[in-house]
Amino acid sequence: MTNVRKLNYQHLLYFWSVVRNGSLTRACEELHLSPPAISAQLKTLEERLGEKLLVKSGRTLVPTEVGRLVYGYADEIFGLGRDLLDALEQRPTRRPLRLVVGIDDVVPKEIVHRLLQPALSISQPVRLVCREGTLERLMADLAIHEIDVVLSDSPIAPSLSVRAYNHPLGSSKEVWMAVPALAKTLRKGFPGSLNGAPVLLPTEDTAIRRALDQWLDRHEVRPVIIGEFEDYALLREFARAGGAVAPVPAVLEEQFHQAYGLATVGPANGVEAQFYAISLERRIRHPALLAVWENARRILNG
DNA sequence: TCCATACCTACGTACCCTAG
DNA sequence: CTAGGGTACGTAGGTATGGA
Repeated sequence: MTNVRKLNYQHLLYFWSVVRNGSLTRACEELHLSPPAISAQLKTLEERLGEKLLVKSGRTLVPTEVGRLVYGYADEIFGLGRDLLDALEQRPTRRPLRLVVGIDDVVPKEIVHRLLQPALSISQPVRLVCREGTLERLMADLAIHEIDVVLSDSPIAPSLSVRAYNHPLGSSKEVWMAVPALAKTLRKGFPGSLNGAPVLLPTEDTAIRRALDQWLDRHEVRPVIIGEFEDYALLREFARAGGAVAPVPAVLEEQFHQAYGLATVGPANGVEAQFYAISLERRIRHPALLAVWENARRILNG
């Protein structure tokens, strides 16, 4: 067996401590060792793995991309170690179950909140970590195990190099909403009334935008697009400010009326927003994610 | 102030030699 | 053959020092 295959867990512990503490000096305090002792061990670990794990950023050390991957594993390994000690002392484990969720910007945060809430209500403690971004960025993080699952409005394309699985959570029909005064003027003659009306839409690279465009074409409606948004939260804020109509998943219709004072113009018949959980696992096994999955079937049109 | 490098010591292990 | 001692080597830790 070569040196590369022999993992020195002491080296890994030092590396883990440096990343967790954010500096070599603080890791020294925690481990009661001198800086060169740790520095040398880190160098040995990098040589053994054949990868650069830390780089200097200003005065401190920060993990490289590979370093973040290694840190993720180390965190699991030493987290389990803590659990082992807790188990020996017959205490409940202190470490909560960790669920890292990547959230596609285009998915309304209100839906994300409703979908994820049950994850925090399962029998064991859960620490939910949410990261937002574009689907491409989130898939890259998923590929290196930085996140457990991605919530998106579109399934992962088969052409993508990441081998991941789409788990359909369900769908919601779309409605058009606006501030009450604008909604009232557009209700008559809908959907033809949207001709020339100001609308806010998700950007063209999203599945829901493509479905809405097709719906507008089908009804031969030509609204004036005054804003396109990658982030649905921003789209919603512009809708609240008045002056334009916005597509809203019907599952949020009542909430948008109560919380944001928006009124319904009419339904975008046939347009359904799809929601997917994308993970590297063929079958969902994470207990918190299973709770999310079951909840999604209740609140969405599974 | 933080980290890397050079050079040192301490310790454990593997291996060899030798006496009983 | 076995037990005990010597030697070589690798690993892990230290101090001193210098660069960024």
